[in-house]
Amino acid sequence: MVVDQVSDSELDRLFQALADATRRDIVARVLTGEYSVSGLAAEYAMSFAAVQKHVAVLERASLVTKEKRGREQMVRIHLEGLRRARRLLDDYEEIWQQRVARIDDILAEG
Amino acid sequence: MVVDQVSDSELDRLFQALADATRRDIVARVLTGEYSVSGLAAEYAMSFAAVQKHVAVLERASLVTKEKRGREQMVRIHLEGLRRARRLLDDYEEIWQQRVARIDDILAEG
DNA sequence: TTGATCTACAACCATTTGGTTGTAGATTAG
DNA sequence: CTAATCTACAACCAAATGGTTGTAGATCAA
Repeated sequence: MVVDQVSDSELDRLFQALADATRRDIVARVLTGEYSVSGLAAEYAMSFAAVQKHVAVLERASLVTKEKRGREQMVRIHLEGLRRARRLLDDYEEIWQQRVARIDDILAEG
Repeated sequence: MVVDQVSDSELDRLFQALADATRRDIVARVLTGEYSVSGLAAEYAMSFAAVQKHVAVLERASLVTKEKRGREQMVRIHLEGLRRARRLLDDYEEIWQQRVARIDDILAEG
């Protein structure tokens, strides 16, 4: 079946992390701008602690990293995770294409 | 921020569905072969009902469809969902590339 | 018809998830 | 030094998740 370069639990954490609109929004923000955890927290109608948890989920999924700067914790993108998730979906689509091609071949033969 | 062609809850369900190794395996199987729900259930060390639930999750996420054939329920891939998830990650990477390009420009100017 | 197979779905349970509040430690500003 | 800011983390809670067993309805095979 190949498809899996990466461990199951790693992908679990990755897709799990992306399965929340707030977290996807954090990823989108961090992709373009520079944000501290409290900077992010200011953007959402939830507590600082809640946002802190979301960032922690993204961190465990290797989608972001944190870097201490003074008393702030800057949140930066960690593209690796994004690429891994995308790669799996690419693989899926490739498998699909191959299957379609194979069926075409069979039809051409018959 | 653009990024979202699709509703938040739709993406929630999509990534949520992909955040489980059994369900990813079901997707991979269904991409290449033909499986009924019980055919899938035979592949995993869990109850039929559990697999049934996994298929239901994939169905709600528009990753598979079911088609009744006799007393069996055939599970087929529904590529739409896969493509949607991939598209979002593509958009993310594009945003990242644009940001890198912009920084390069600034450095070139300075 | 009868029995086996496949499915649907409810009820239940333990764990995880996404939120809260509260407390305490660093760091910065005045 | 003192006060404000930013973070970390614990404790708690309701709801969702991933599993189970059990029951019942269709469909097929003999």
